[in-house]
Amino acid sequence: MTDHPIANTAADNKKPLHFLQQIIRKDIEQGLHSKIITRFPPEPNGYLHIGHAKSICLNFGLAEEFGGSCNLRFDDTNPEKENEEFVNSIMQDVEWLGFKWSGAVRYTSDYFDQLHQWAIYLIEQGLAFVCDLNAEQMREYRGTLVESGKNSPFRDRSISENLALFEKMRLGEFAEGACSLRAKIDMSSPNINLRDPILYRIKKAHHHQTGDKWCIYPSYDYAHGQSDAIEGISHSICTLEFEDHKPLYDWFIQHLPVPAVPRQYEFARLNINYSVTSKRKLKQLVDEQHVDGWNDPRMPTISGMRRRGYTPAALRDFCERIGVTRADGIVDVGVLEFCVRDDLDKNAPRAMCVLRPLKVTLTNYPVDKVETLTLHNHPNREDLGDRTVPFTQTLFIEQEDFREEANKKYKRLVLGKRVRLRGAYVIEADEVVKDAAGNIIEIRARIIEGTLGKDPEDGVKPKGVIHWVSATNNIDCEVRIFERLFTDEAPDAGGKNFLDSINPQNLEILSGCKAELSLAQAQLDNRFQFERQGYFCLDSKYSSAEKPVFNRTIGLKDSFAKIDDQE
RNA sequence: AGGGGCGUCGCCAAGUGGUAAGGCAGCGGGUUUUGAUCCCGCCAUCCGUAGGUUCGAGUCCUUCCGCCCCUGCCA
Repeated sequence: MTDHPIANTAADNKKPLHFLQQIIRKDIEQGLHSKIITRFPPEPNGYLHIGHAKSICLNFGLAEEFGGSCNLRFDDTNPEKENEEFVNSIMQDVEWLGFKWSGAVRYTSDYFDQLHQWAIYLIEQGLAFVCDLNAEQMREYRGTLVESGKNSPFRDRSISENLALFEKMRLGEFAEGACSLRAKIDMSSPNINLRDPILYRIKKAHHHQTGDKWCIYPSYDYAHGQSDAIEGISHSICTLEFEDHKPLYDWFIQHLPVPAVPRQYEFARLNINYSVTSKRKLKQLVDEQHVDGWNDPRMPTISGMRRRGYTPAALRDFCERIGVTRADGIVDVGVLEFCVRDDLDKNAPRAMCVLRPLKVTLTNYPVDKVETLTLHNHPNREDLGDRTVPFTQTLFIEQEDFREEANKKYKRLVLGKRVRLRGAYVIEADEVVKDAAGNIIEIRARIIEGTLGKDPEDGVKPKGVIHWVSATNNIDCEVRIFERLFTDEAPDAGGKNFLDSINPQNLEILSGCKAELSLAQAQLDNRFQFERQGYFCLDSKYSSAEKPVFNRTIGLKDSFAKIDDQE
């Protein structure tokens, strides 16, 4: 946290300030706030996803930049949809992203007493009434987008009658849906949110925080602004769809004796192509078992990305790069992938693992010899140290790294040609062994003497470098390759059913993969680059000491794939 | 009797009347014991459209077009 009140993170980076940073800077310069307070206010009715990450980075990031603080507040006004599991996962996700909320975790339900008192105050002011219209009738009275609504026949009940009725509501004397408490604003307003909105409804539901204390619960509109005011929130940041709610937000603040005047600002929510970011759809993917739970590595949830191996730093960088505006858009998932690769390339130690093994026998290498080679863990970070890798007569290389014949673009092992084994010798392929069906099952090759750390003395340099693993000293493992969950760039656009574009090949499970010995020490939170393959981490659900399971977080950028396609 | 927003390169995005930043993607080249990384270069005479104001407009005014949100006792 900076000790200077004015943003300097952004200024120091010479990054232009987005509109919220500009608003806050101005507010501070004009002395409107000595300290800003923001809040991240999720409803605990599902797991957080990449879109929430944007909101988290924004709210916590703004607080950090301007020397303020940010609260975590669960907007728990609808007990029917919420539970403690979601509360816990959300706290874990926020912490994992690297943010620390100010003080204790808050709940809108912490303010139910105060909210209730203010509701009584509104009734006393003649600004709220108990309405007996049922849901269907209320819809009729509300009017439409182009037609004015009309007053409820219960709108003119006396203050004392309203007070008595509201108390009966609270005491549980009415059935759910029998009546509700409404604000008395304007049934002819062009803004439907102002057409006598509901403040309290009856829900005889057990609440995960307040138990059975209440059977009436405040609506989002009635609770949100007042909760902001109670917490002294200076800038209440939400997404664009709440813009029409702002006049109502302000109406409550204006008519209630609140301790502070928070201001609401809206920004465009995040959309990413080849993905869906709606809680309803993510829940459907889980419920219908298209994926293996909320934290499935293919899910755009924070817990899914964590399990897949994405890093908090990469996610924060992503949120920084996409910017904050009021313009709707769809960010290319490639930007996210770039951020993940960028962070992992800089920080992940390297290792070797052969996904689809092809046996290579070195005919001029002793059968029982085990040479211990030392390899750097990172090509340009000495601080990551070295490791040893055993080199033996029989090895595994990648099936796709050998061809009997190939054009000059192919830089791997070709029959009669040379290739460099990463960190080891240059070898030359002499012979191909095939099974009865004609499949290549073994390569017989030779090491070129004196090529450990040196080029061949005869001047015939190999065109490429491939990874390898000893066939006798390795660990067997499973590797999971994830592809895009959807084949359609916009799975839920228009009238499309997003389930129709689920990628049938979104998961490939490879068994019998051979990893270098050092990987036996891998821990759950370690991330590796398997050279020439991509970035990997152990799967928190399926991996065990007996049977390691690696998730491919993301592949390396592959410009050869394009060239190869053209051939 | 509708209201509220938004439109700058394929994608994201600066720009706040003085002559179009940056990132991703892409394309060319260099380095490289990862076809990775890294480095260098290229990539909008034009800002949804048509007018207008001005010495000067992406920025101001008007017109039209397109897209998003709002008719839950969800948030």
